[in-house]
Amino acid sequence: MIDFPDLPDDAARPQYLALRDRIALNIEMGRVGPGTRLPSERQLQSESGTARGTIREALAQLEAEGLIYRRDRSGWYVSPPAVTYDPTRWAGFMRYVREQGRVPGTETLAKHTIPASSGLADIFRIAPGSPLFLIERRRTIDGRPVLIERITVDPAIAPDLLDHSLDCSLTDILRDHYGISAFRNRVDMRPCALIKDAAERLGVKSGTPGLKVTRTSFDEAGRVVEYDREYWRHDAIRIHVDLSIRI
Amino acid sequence: MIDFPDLPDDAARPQYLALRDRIALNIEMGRVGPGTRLPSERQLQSESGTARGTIREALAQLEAEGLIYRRDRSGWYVSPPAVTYDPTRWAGFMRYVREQGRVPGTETLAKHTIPASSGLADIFRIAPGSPLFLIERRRTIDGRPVLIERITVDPAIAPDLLDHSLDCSLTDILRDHYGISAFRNRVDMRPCALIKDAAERLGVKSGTPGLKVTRTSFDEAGRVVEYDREYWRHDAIRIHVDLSIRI
DNA sequence: GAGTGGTCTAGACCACCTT
DNA sequence: AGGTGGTCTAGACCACTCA
Repeated sequence: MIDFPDLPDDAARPQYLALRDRIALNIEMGRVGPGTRLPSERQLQSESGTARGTIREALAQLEAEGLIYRRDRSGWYVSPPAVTYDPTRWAGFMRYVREQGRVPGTETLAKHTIPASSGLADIFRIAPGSPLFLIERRRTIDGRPVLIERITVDPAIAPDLLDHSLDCSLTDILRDHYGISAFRNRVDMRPCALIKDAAERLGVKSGTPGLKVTRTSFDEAGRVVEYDREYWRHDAIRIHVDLSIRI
Repeated sequence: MIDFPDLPDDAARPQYLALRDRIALNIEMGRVGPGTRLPSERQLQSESGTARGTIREALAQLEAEGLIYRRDRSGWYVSPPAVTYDPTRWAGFMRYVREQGRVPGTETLAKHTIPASSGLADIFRIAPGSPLFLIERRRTIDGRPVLIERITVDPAIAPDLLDHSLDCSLTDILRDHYGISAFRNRVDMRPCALIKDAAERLGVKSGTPGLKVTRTSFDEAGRVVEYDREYWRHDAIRIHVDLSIRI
């Protein structure tokens, strides 16, 4: 399994970083592939002779780097590669994940009709308290949950939307059943921590670093078609944008 | 003595998350502003009666969320707001930070001429071993270091570049002295951990979450003008992109 | 039921920042 | 010089997963 080569160790270097390096090396050299389980913390403890807290510090480090991830009370695993998301392309999740040779999945966790909060009312330019559809979904890549999203749609634009099966591309449903497609997209991304609901539903420990992506889609008339807040595992996504000066 | 039975929810909630909530509340309610120092760990320890490890777990959580940050062996501080970076706009760091009412700063840490590695040679489409300029800079907002960058430039395009003072906008130098400006930009972003050099130079603990931004600028002829790797503090940046269908 | 990670305690010593 | 966070130890019990 994991091999512990002797590295030129600086006496000044904390033990947990030395351990990190040893494990990282095993992963980077391809000795252990994505999905492989690491030895248990107590096993590493007895192999390396350090306290469990120190082991956990090293593992947390590798997790922050995206090299490994944990499955609650199951173990630590080598991370699969991230998918690339390009906000300038208009492909939905299902499509761009598939294009990258991975298997996308979608689960609808909940769908409600809610009264618009003042914030949402502002975004949709409707009166506060007006009804809005709220859809919560979990999306997976190769079976591993990678993001939780909360989509808000104005019922005035897509009546009876909640009657459709939402376990597939919402973009497709809006286009095929309602003739709606996005003309303008506003995307906001920022590093965050996954906490509370999002952490629980992704099966990660609260406080795991993540990426919050907020998308607002407008149609040609400037109406908000879809307002989407996505909470990504930080190790599952990378963003790529290619831009030329507009002629 | 009145005993309050633990509600199921409270019982399930770890102490460190409860402490997190108390501190977070103070920050969100604006009782403590950006830059304020929190009480020391040992002070929090005696106030709350929990072990120091538990206190540190709560603080690490808040750090991951970007609400607080640490200054090595000095203390924990409330984070200032993040700046917004828009890759579709062509403004340099100095400009967009200033536009957001903050004070940008740049320090040149090192400048070298290096032989192109095979990776860099590929990017610049030059022979491996050809000379390249490598510039390392640290950039600050309101005096706080927020990113480290490693810029690579082909000397063939900008001879004697290293003789200029690089403590300002490189974009400006390239335009004003060499008549070079970017025509196409390729931007890649992904969550990462700040380790080794980058962590040290930003003064953060190794393993702090960060954002790696890679920018490749091309001129009209398709030549690579600038290849830039930026390592950001995760709590200092957010990305905003606004896109319309190209007509 | 055995093993896993999750949480927590109560210490200790160190390097470094601050004054 | 005193206080701070950084690192580390050696335990403990729990909730949960997995076979």
